[in-house]
Amino acid sequence: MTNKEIAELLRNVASAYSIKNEQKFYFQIIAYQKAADAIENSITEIKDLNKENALQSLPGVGPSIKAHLEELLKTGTIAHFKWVFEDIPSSVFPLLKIPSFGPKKAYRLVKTFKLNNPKTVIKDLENIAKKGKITPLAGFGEKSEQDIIRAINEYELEKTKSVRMTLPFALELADKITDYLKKSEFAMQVELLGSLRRMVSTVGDIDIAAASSNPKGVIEHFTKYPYKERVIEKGDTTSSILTSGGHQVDLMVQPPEAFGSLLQHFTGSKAHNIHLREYALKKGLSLSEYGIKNPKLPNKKLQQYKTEELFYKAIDMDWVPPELREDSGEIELAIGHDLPKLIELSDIKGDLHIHSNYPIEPSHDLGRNSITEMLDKAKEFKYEYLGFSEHNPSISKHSESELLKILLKRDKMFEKIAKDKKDVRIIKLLEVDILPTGKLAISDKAFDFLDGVIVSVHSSFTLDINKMTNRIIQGLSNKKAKILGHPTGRLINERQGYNLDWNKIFEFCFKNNKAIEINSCPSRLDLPDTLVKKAVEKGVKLVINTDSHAVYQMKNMKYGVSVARRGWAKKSDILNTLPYNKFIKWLRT
DNA sequence: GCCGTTTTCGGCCCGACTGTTTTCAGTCG
Repeated sequence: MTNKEIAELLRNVASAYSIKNEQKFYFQIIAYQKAADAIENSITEIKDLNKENALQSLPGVGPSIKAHLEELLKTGTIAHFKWVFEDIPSSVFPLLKIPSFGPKKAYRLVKTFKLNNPKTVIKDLENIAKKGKITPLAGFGEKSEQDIIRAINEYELEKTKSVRMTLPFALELADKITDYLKKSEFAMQVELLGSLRRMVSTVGDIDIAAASSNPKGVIEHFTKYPYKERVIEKGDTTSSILTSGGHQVDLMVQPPEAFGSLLQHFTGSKAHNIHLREYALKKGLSLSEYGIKNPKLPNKKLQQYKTEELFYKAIDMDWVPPELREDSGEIELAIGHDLPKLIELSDIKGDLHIHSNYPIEPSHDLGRNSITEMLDKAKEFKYEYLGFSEHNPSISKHSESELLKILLKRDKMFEKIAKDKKDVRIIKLLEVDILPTGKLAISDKAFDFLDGVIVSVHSSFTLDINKMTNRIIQGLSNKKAKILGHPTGRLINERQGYNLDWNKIFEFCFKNNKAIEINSCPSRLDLPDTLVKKAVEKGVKLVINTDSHAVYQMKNMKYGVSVARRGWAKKSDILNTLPYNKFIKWLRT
């Protein structure tokens, strides 16, 4: 079973508990949901964690759920869950995937209309609603019947809960909407929050906060956004719309004197906020988007905060960079005033993964812009150096001597260009395939023309974990192989990464002075943030590259830097923050 | 069911909005 499937199973357990008796099982429900979140977000497969006896390293997995998971992996089923699910028709669960359907509503409808076929339950319910049979039920009405029909319709058309957006896509959409919001005469300040502000690799909803002394005015304007499918909700301080592209946008509005509290609340993450509020509660303080209350004081007066810094300060904490707000230790460090100083975009001194259009006759794709054009862009970014790392010339189409000739020719081209372009130093690299056997796709002689190589996997993605790990370690073992490119091979929303034993890889890189790439391409963001954090903890060095195949992609560096920040990386963890002399020294040793 | 710099027992974030009601249940973030 995949992590996603296991997470769904645990969420179904939580739903089953709330159908059975929400009061009685209140905290079990929360516990199962929390464990489901942790498992869904885990980069390591549950079966691999179990092999390492590390299931309880996941936050929210304690002795009981651990035992259940072990049973599941061993026998394929969990006896306790059979009891949990008894009396609950399995046709309840498909309905839970539809927005606005919770366990109570789904169960009630399934039971009332005896909808016992999980494969057809959604269609069956739609037909029942269309016949007007839901309106007469106690607690339902005509409006809720229409809402059910629409919710099913949107779900079937995949208008909602569809794939998560990549960062640039989400940013572009969010910018459109914030530009529109700023046109409201009542909006004094507009900010992007939620997962977009935390720079999570994919974004589900767009969250926006506005400061205004007339919240209703801003919300009125928001709900008139021209490119919307419909208004989902509209209240006094919050509102949600569905864009015509099927993406949900949530808006929250507070007066400027409480804007800091709102920024904090709406940036999340949920786990960060819950932990923060539990911590504050122990100090007798109650936190919300409105500010901070002390319920024990007789007047219970609410203290408001204009800025986030003041809000955190009020509970004796340092301001926490949004990228860290995932409840992975940042709260404890902020209390102890010991948060790391994270790397910033301006620390980057060069980009090492650049594909120019130089005709190197590669096995994979060539870049679209010339060496000169890419150097000009690098100068604009004030880089000291740029590493050209086209794919290796294809080995099936070239003999060794032909390959060497091609590299020699590129070398001469570099020299010629370098005479004119002195602002940015050229670093001579290649991106070389690690073949399934672990061998590199160029011969040792070719290395004489190179300062170093990035090695990457571009084929046979489905080798088992041991073979793949050994393949990569062997590929990295060559003296000139200094950087492991897009290390998990994942393509967001398209392809999972290959299975690797990260402990072994990190250990090898640390011992042998190899660096791992954080690839800034928005559909890769690879190494992923959670693995960056582990690499940093183990002292493994990283480089942040864009893997640009065109000049315009070179600006993607900011996404890679965000991944590094989400992985708690400091400037000293990232090698391409080094000045040229120090970097080239590392590369050549 | 999980968890611990007040705890291995006794806590567990805090709120908005909708539709159905006449004070609340359900869903969501």
